[in-house]
Amino acid sequence: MPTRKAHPAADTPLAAQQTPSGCTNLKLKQASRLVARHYDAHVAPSGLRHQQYSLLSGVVKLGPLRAGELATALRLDASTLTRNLQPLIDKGLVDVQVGDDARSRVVSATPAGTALRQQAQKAWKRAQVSLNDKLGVPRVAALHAMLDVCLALLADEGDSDG
Amino acid sequence: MPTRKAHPAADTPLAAQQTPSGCTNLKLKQASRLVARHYDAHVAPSGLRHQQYSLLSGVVKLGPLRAGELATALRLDASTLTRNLQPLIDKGLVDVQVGDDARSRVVSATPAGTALRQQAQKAWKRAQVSLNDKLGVPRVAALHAMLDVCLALLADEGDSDG
DNA sequence: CGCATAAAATTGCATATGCAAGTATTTCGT
DNA sequence: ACGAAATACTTGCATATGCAATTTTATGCG
Repeated sequence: MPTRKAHPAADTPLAAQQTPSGCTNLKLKQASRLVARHYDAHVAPSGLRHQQYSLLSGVVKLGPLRAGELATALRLDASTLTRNLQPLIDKGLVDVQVGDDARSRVVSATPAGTALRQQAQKAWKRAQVSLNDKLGVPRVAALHAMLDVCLALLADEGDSDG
Repeated sequence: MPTRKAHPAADTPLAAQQTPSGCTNLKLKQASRLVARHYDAHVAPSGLRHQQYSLLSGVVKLGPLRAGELATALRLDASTLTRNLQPLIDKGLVDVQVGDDARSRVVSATPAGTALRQQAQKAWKRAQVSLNDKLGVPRVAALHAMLDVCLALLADEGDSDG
């Protein structure tokens, strides 16, 4: 028997009892692909791809910080982050330096990076508004809320032990 | 006056006033990555990755069909499908043949493919149940419903232009 | 029939993604 | 201080993803 820690359907009103049909993973991936293409169509003119824009934004917003922290914040594998940073470094948008601890790396945005991000942000905004329009603001709001909760609940995927 | 726009405070029912904050793309990608890892952890023993399982399932379920149709059904770019099939072909799980129209390719599952899919499906089921447990069945059901609607609404992403 | 066009898939190119293993450093125990 | 263990990234390997350009066939037109 599973230890029902994440308060499943214990005290749920009978209304929502049905076992979900279909594959959550498949639905998420499909939606993610579609939405990513939508954003790419808007952000491309800035020379960035959707993931690059996300990453650059993360670096700008979270300020200079260690690679590991950034990876955790963005829920990316550390090795993925290492490589995803490369295109941004090549374009001169971010800058990676050795930190106090010589093992660590500190990531920060260059002036050019901050500037381009501000530019690209306008394109992002148009993409988001356009998506809101296609899906309807209430639905997008609900989706965001749902995803935020899911992200929080899944945060400790491997930590349970110990 | 524009018929309806995604503008707050205009004449929207007060309930759903908030403009969604944050980036839908980012949230979806993060959730997708997390969930994908979760499924991979369960499905890996079968020798398949989550996407391979999805693809194999699609081929098994949708029967022999043309590559283009499969790509559309799975919302994958045709070129991506071509390449994603390769690992499954290498493993002898699917089979691609020339169709009536010599330009087209017909994809079908081999007996080994059908068999492995049935095996892997058990692992998938455990992954899904485990996820249901982590997130709560009602939430997963709601998420599915939401994603289904979004997928439907985004289906015609590039067709709109006149 | 012979060519221009359309349709279906594949290839080139660039990036994204993560697990396992490897490298460089720091910290801890004695 | 010395070596074992823990940390913080990086690399090797395999796959995933999509746009643009190509290749291969099929169709339409004169």
